[in-house]
Amino acid sequence: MQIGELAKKAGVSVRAVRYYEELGLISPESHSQGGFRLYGDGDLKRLGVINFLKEVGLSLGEIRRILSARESSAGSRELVEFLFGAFREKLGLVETKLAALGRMKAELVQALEILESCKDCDRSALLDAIACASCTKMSEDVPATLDVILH
Amino acid sequence: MQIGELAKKAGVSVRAVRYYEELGLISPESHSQGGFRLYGDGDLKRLGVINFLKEVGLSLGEIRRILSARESSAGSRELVEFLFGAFREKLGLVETKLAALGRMKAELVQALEILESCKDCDRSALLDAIACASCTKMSEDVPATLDVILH
DNA sequence: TTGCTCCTCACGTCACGTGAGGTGGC
DNA sequence: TTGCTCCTCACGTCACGTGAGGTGGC
Repeated sequence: MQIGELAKKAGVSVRAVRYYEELGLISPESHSQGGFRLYGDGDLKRLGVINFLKEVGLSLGEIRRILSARESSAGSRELVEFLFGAFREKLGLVETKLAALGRMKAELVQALEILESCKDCDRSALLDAIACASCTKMSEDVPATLDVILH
Repeated sequence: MQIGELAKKAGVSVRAVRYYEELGLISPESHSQGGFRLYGDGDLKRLGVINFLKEVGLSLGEIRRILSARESSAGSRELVEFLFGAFREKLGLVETKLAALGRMKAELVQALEILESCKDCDRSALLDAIACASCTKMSEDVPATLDVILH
């Protein structure tokens, strides 16, 4: 298949595929006589791996090292060790991120409630920021964010 | 306080603070006669807001628009509307991200289990990638990622 | 005077996006 | 022949990082 089809199936841009080739992450199986890049299903899988590792938080440089490690003569023992370390580290990051996103969700929900109450405020104008500050519905635990933005 | 103290308290780099100033997100309360930037507690709060909105996923350009909206003559009604829209959209993104991270965590945990079993493999060498493919502990639901990386 | 912090350029980085100008392939 | 896809430069973007070379302030 040509680069467009590959990119579409993998959910990345054509430019991204060519960029990955520049960095040595992937390369076409062959070329048409006109110079078009031609790929196979293995390349599609490889792009899937790249996407996954990117989501995990690895840089393209790290990904290249992982992908080339299995092709080099470097023992797969070290590869397993490396992946184990990398994955465990990223698991920690994911868990931290999950907690942070959970807090952020709570903050957003609370912020939305406050904004909702601002909308219903008696004063239909609600033009003066200070007016909002005196909204009766405004509780003490207003997220600092809204506090700073609105006042 | 000087820029270094501000940056440290806000958990960002000195360069970032100066960059935010370039973009019009923040500016020092005053300057020393030697040209040093001097900040107050309000600026620290403002940096906190910038950090929060960045985490929410807003670009620095969007953040500037939000922060300048409250200073311009634009009605706070529109500001509230804008924030409401922005926050609701980001809430959706956060929920999507939470789900994705949850799946990623599961994948990572599974990948780590498989790697662990690879470590314990009889063959202490484990050099040949194909050897790993024949590990008895390797189940069918091996994440495609490891499958591609290891084989 | 010695250190530490600050200052302003200004180029580098990462992961691409976005044309410009031209050609392949059905 | 017309469109669509592809090609290679090569500069732009975003959010800073990282020196270079110099000065403020306790």
